[in-house]
Amino acid sequence: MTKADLSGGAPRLIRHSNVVAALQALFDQGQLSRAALARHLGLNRSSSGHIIAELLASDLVREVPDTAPQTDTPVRAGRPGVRLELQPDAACFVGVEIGVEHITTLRMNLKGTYSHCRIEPFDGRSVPVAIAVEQAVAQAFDGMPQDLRDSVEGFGLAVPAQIEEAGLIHTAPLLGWENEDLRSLVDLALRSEFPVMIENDANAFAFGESYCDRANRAGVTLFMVLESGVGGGIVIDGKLYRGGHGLAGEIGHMHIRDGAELEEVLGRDHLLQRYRVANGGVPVSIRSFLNAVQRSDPQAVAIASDWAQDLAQAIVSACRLLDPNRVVLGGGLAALYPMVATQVLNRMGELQARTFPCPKIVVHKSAESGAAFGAACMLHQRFLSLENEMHLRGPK
Amino acid sequence: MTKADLSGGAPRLIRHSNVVAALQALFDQGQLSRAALARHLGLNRSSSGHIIAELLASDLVREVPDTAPQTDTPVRAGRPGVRLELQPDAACFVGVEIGVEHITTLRMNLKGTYSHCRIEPFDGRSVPVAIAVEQAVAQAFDGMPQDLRDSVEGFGLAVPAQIEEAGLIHTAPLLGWENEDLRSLVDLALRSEFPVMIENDANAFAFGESYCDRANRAGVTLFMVLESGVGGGIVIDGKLYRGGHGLAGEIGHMHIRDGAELEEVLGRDHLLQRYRVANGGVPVSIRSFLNAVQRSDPQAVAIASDWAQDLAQAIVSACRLLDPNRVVLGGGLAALYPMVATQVLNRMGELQARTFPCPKIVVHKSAESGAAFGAACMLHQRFLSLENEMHLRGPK
DNA sequence: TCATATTTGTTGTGGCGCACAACAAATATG
DNA sequence: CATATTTGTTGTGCGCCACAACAAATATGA
Repeated sequence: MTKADLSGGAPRLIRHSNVVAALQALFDQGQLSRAALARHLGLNRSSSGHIIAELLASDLVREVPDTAPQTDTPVRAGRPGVRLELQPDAACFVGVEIGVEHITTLRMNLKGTYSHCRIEPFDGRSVPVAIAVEQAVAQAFDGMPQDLRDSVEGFGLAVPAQIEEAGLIHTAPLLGWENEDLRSLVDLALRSEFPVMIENDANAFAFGESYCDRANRAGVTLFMVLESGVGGGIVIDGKLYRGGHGLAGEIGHMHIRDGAELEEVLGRDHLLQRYRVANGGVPVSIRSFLNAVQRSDPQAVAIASDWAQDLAQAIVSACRLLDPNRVVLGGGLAALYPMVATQVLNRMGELQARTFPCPKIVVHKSAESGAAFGAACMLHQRFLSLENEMHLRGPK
Repeated sequence: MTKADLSGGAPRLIRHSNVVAALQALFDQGQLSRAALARHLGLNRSSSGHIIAELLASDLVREVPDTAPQTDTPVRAGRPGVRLELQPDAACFVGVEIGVEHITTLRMNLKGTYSHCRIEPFDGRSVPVAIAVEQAVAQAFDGMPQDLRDSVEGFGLAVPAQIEEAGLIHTAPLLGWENEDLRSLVDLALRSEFPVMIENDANAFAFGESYCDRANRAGVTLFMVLESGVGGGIVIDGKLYRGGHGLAGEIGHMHIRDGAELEEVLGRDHLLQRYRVANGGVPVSIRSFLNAVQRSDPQAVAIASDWAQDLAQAIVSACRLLDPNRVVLGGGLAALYPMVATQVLNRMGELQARTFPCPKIVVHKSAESGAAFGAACMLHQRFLSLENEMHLRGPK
């Protein structure tokens, strides 16, 4: 559609920009003919053909055999085009999450499908940074065949911590880390030249979900990750919004009512604690609490109702400042939302004097691997962006 | 020799992009030689020379006579360069604010300096939209000489309203407007082909202040306009952030404490109301209140202290979600901040369990004409952007 | 079954914009 | 006054894209 920003540069740069745009279009659309690609990029068919020739030569793109099933058949007259798609094995991206209780690792190929998701128990609080990184890297790369290892083009790491621009950790209260140069540790453990990105886990999660949801990539999306605490991330027009210090979206620490932080009120711990007390001190799981709400257990319903009120206020506050198009609820507690959706919406209406436009609120069926997946997505995107200098010179 | 070549192709676009970059550099730096410009844009001197030749021919840029005073003399060896600068009169941008009590109009030239600022009383609540627009346009253009009128390249209008993408007004409670197609009305009143932009007044204000503060354009800035109400705007990396519905930054309607909106607690009306009651019902001005705080009048100090607490909480809330680099306080009440700055900062420290990084908080000496100025800035920026197709074909 | 229309992919040509190199001009330094 | 340094200009070459022309492959209609 639009040829990306081509400032300052030489004719070479415009090619670079178009190559990247072609790759992105192929990722978004799945399969395209040369002619369709040309229309998509606003280029001439001949130019499109040249770009594809270059990408075929460098093995980033392949032609789909005619035997493959048609995605959709518009049945137009004229010579049918050869469908092209990204070569899945042309690159591999590794996504890792170091959590408080688990280390999650997975691999993603160039088409964006992931595999080899491994979740291993891990005691984040008692392990120093260097060991944690070593363990994570081992978990990600152990048993990976050499040819796949050679095709790795990015390593993404998600951590429950505030991450400075350059990959320095300012503070990670849940892990007990402080002022650690995580970036250097990772570089040391990897000793490779592919790009590395380190990001806050909620931010990575937010980016990952938004990256896959192609339809909703435009606009502003606020993600709330409802687990034992409440994390959050913001994605604006497909780009992760980090704020000035990488803390944007950390809605859990916002103050709701006097003195209370959102996290304390909306998090799993608070909910189960209340339900346990109401139930005479019997420990309960989140699953059983949800079931209780489902079957209209009065005590559970009352707790859920309070939760709905607070959630509404949190979302309304966020709307005033951020004005998102969408709010996506993730994490284990998100399943509670559908049971109290109308309450939340009603309360939101009450809280707004004027009739402000409301964002769509949706629940995402969060995979356990959300943050690791998102970290991999970040490097997938980087690979298909102007930052990747691989596409700068032709394949030779 | 007719050159009907309409779409000269991609090479043409790269030139366009470089022309725009050159204009922006000249605006930012004030004066540059051809060689310095080339370094700035990462271009070869010869290319820079060609671009400048084009801009000289179209009279957007002029050479500075040697007689002019040197800005700074680095005193290097070698042939001195001819300094170039934007031709101030090459374009004129009109900025207008339709407020509740005033209409403000001003003109801005290509170098970004403004003049002819007129503030006329106006009763927004009793005047229908069409009349208001007519009056604003008249105030802006009456007495403008024809040649200047011909050089107008943009018209910016700021209104205390929620503005949809296309210039539709959703609702303007202060003016009593609702669902008005302001864009069409303006087009009708102007009957001209220069670009028109319509924006919320706080947003325009925020953009304007950020546009001039070249040093602080990078990063995230949250503006709070403290007047009778509390408005706000957000600028990210020099771009106005509007959110999904143009409501971003409307921090005044955020809920602080139970039920109370920020606007009701931080606004001028609330402050003066409290001070008046404490003073036995004598009406007071904001000026006298500030003086009372200055001379440590206990009642005024107590009120100011409460104000500081609430401001601190508002800023902390904003930080959790938005994480700005800077908070800029504008409007008539901003003058109160320096008197209670330490209280605000202390309270912010208390409210943050962890040691979060704090944004810089600064007071802007808001010109009365802030929103109109910002509206003009928006069109100034548009003129120097890729959106301006004027620079697409050479001057002929 | 065959002619026509339509779409695709490829090849050759031309134009545009940038980098590079070479040169003249203008200034500081010793 | 000679040398070094920087500036601005001119000519050459290259890369990239648009355009036109063409062959190939398919649907449609008679």
